[in-house]
Amino acid sequence: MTQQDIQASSDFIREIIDEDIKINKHSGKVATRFPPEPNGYLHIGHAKSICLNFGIAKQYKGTCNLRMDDTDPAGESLEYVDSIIQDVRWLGFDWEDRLFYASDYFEALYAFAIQLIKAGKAYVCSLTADEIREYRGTLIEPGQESPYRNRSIEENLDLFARMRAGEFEDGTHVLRAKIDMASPNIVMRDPVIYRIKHAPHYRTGNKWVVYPMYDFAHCLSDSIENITHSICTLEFENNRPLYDWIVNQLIDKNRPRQIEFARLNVSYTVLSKRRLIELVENKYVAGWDDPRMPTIAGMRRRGYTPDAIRNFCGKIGVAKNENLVDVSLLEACVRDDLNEKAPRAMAVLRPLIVIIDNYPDGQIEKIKCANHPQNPEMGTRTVPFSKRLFIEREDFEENPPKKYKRLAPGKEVRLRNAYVIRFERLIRDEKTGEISAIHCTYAPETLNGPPSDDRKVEGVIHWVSADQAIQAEIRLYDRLFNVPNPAAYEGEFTTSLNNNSLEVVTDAYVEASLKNSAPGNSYQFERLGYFCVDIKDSSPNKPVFNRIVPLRDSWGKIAGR
RNA sequence: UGGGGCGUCGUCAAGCGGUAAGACACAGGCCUUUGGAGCCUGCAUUCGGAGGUUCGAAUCCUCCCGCCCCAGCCA
Repeated sequence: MTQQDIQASSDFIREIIDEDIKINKHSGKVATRFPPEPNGYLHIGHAKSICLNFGIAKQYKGTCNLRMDDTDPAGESLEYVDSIIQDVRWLGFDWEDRLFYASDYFEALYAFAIQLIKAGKAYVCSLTADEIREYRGTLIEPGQESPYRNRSIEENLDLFARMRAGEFEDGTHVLRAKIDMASPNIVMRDPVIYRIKHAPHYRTGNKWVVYPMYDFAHCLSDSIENITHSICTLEFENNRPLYDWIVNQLIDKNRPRQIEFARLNVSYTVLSKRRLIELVENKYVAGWDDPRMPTIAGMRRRGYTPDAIRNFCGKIGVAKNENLVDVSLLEACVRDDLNEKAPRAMAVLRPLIVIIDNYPDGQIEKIKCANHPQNPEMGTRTVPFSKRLFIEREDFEENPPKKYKRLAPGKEVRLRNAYVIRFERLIRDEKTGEISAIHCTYAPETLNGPPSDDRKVEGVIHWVSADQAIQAEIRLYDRLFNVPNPAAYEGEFTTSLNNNSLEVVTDAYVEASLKNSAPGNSYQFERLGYFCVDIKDSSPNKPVFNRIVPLRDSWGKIAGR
C-alpha cells in the first residue's frame, strides 16, 4: 500500500473505530449497516454511504448489513426494495445473508415500547398533532408538559394495547417518550415514538396500525443487529442524544454508537429525494434510470462503471464539512476507468462524405486496427476501407482558423488507422450552398507509416466506410442543470434545468464491427468520447448508443476562446 | 434570542504544537497515427477574523464573524 492509499483510506470515522478497537470495545468487532428507506431510488449520495459502510466492514474484517428502514408505510414499496438490492449489488457489495427489514422487528419494537412504558419512561398522549406542536415550545422557549404525561402505567399499557388493536382513529393518540419538555434540544421534548396509521404496509399488510418512528426504530434495529458503529448523515446529529437515551433505557450491553458525516452534494445536479421524485413525476426526465439522473440506475444506464463510482467515493473523502463536489471529478473517474477498459472504435456523428478519387472503385480493404493503443492484449479488429467514407463535418474547414490540424483546402490529414489523404476539391449543394462532398486523393504507401518523402502530417481524423458503416442513434448527454448548485437556486429549482441536456443524433454512423454489440457494452469512439450500447432501447436493427462522457478536448478549449 | 455542528487553494481534502499532502479544475511545455492517453512544470508565505500562550500555532486559549441543522404523528 502506498502512502497515498493510506491517506485516502483514513478519515475521522475510521479513527474512531481504531480507538474503539484499541480499547477492545465490542470485543474488537466492527459491524455497520446501510439503512435506506425503500421510498425512492438510490443515488450517488447513497453510493458514498454504501462505500463507507461496506468499505469499513471490509477493511476491519467485520460485517455490513443491508437494512430496509421501512417503518412508514407511506411511499414505501417493493419496487424500491428491488431497485435498492440491485443497485447495491451492482456497485459491487455483498451483504451475504444479512438482508434485514425494520418491519421484521415490529413485534420486538412493540415489546420494547411496552418495556419503556412499564419503566415509566413512555406515555400515551392524546393531544392532537397541532396541540403537540404548540406544547413543544419553540427554538427559544421551553415546551409545556402534556396533560396526559402522568397517566398511570396501567392506563398507558391499556391504551397502547388498544392503539395496536385498531380501536382508535389516526392521530387520536401517540406514544411518547417521557424525557424533558424543557430541553434546549427540541428532539428531547417528549418525542413521539409510535403513531397510529391505518395504512397497509408493503410487507406486513394490515397486520399493524401502529408504526414506530425513526428515532425509536433505528437505534433499536441497530441494537438488534449488534451494530457497533451506526453511521448516518449530519442532520441526525441533533437526534443522537435521543438515540443514546433510548438505547440506554432498553439495551444493557454492546450499545451501538452513532457517528455522523456530511452528505454528498455534486455540482450541476440535485440529490434530494424530493427533487428527484419531482423530476421523475413531472417528466423532466424519462424515469429513475434516465441517463442524466444522478441515481445509481441512471448512472448505470449512462455507462458509468461501479469501479469509477467507488473510486470517486474514495476520492471525495469523508468529513463533516458542507460540500459541493465538482461533477468534473466524477467524470474524471469515469474517464480514468473507461480509458483503461473500453475498446476503441470509430463512429461519425455528423457525416460528411469524402470520395477518394484515386482509390479503386468497388475495392474494400480490411484494415487491422488495435482495440487499445496502449494495451496489445485487447487485440485487434478489422475495419473496412473503401472509396467512399464519412468523416466528421467539423473535421473539415474551408477557411481553417490558426492551429487547425484537420482537413482543409490544400492540406493533408491522416485517417486514423489508415491512409494519409489530401484535399482536392469540394462539391457544394447548388440550392443550399452547403458542402455536400469532399474529393481527396490518398497516398497508398502511408497505411502503416509516414509518407515516402517524410513530409509531416499533423492531423489525425476518424472515419467510417460509407457503405459498410451502420447507421445508429447516438444520444449526447450533458449536465442536467445550468447552475452549479440548483438546490440553492432562488425559486423553483426546475427553472435552472438545462434544456440541452439531451441531444439525439439519429443519423450517426458506427463502424461495422459494432454490428452485434451487446447492450451495456462500452467503447471509446476515438476522438469523441466514451459510449455504451443503451440497455433498454438498443436493438440490432436500430442500435442506440449513449455518450457516457466526452473525451477531454483541448482543441475545443483553444477554438472556444 | 435556545441547542447542535462546521469554517485549510476555484472544488473536495490531509494536517492532531515543529514551520501547509494529495486529487479534480486551471495554466504552460514534452510526446503522440485519438488536439485522447501518458509525462513534466506551475498553482495557499498562509489556514474565517482579532487578540493571547509558546523558542515555535492551521493545530492550545479568549473574543468576534460567517454558514449549515433542529419546532413531521417523515427518515
